Amino acid sequence: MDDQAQDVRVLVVDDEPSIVDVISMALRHHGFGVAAAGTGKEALDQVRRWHPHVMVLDVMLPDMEGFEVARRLSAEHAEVPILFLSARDATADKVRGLTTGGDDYVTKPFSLEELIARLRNILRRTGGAPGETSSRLTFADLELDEDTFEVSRGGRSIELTATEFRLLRYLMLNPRRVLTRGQLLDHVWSYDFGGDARVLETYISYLRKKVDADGPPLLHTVRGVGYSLRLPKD
Amino acid sequence: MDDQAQDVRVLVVDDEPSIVDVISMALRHHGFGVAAAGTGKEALDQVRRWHPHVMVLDVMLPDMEGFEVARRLSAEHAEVPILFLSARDATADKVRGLTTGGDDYVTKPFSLEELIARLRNILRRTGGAPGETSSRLTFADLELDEDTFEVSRGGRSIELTATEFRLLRYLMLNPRRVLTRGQLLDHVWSYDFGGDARVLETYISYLRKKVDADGPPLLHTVRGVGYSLRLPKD
DNA sequence: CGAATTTCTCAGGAATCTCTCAGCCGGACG
DNA sequence: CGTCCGGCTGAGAGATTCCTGAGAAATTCG
Repeated sequence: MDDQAQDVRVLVVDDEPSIVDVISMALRHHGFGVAAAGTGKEALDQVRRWHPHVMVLDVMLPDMEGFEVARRLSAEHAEVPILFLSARDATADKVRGLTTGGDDYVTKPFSLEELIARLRNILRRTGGAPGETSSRLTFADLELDEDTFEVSRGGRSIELTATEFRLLRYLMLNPRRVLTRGQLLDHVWSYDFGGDARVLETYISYLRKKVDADGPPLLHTVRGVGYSLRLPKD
Repeated sequence: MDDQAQDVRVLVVDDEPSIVDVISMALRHHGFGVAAAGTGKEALDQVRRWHPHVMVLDVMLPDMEGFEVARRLSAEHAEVPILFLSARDATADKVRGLTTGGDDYVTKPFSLEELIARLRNILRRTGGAPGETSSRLTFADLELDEDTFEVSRGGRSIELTATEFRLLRYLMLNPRRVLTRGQLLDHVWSYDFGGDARVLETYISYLRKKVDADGPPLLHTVRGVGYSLRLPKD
């Protein structure tokens, strides 16, 4: 659990309970304080009562558009940075146009790691998060920057694709810990990923070729369980 | 001899053998387990292999500064609290600035009582009595980490397969208690396991070879009933 | 739209683990 | 003291898990 997330309040707004559940669970697990709302009206009430530091807001709500929620909050000077959730279609462009200031958006379906990473970015930018604000992860001589998407080992730059990056980031957020196949699939792939779980092995293989090409191997298989990022035990 | 020091591993690092000797002797006399290193490189190797609970580290080493050792360990997330030894001069201030978290320092020349008192402080602060809030199970000098799946006895790492790990974990969750064959089969194997119950004996045998290889046996047979994890009588 | 890149599926083969089996050992008990 | 019985352990077959290359499908970007 991240210490830096302690006492940060996040309001999750979506009319689909399953989405709210999966996001809330993940955020709680990362140490955020979470509340939920299913409609625009509820969301406005919650903001007024609870003063969240940041909001995860679906663009499509039963009673009003997400933008309308944002507009009304702005009108009453209750500035809450917002991470919009939008379907992957034309509205994506719309969102892009409408997000200003500290806001950001992700398109459904998204991976939980993606969502949390963007949430962190927002908090970092708006200074909403108390404590640490670095965007760089390091383990041994491996470095990963969440802002610039740069990855390097021992100073030499490494080019990763988006999925490779998410996978490595999740591993670096949990150094030494053994992450199960299920955890990796849930966090790195979209929450509704239903395909062949062997993708994971393929991507581990890709990462190994790029990250463990030289230097001692950092990506280790724990047979029957999952994978872990750690130094070799000689 | 202090009981609380039992099974606590201290790594002493200094390039002057006489200093190492006098400290090691004192610590052993107080019941600590002690290993020594004379260079920064040796120290790093020892930490990786032996996983000490705390380190006594001279600031001036032939190959690198003590801080460099600390920095590298931090980079690989091998968090070991450190008691720095420094000469009584300007470096004292430097040390004060650089010690963070659970670390502390004493200036040479120091009294052994002083050193041991500060060592105790560190252990108390860091919950050095192994395993307070963590995912680690310990019994005697045996340690098992449920997050990293690492197992070690007396600091030496042990490699277990998935089934061996589950079996040992269940035993360590119920130390000293005699667990029946039925309980073990139900908890470690799938509840509907229908095969030959003699698998259990096979796996106990595997575990004994790995866990009880050296050191007094911890895995005991209770004839006609089951098995228990305990120290040998007498 | 077409090309390049990325993501995912699939299958062969290697490595390792799990479980069975059989012979042996050593304590329990008459 | 001899026999019986539960437990120990080495060997090995079968099953599982994992790795990797190749290519199909999807996505991105010009």
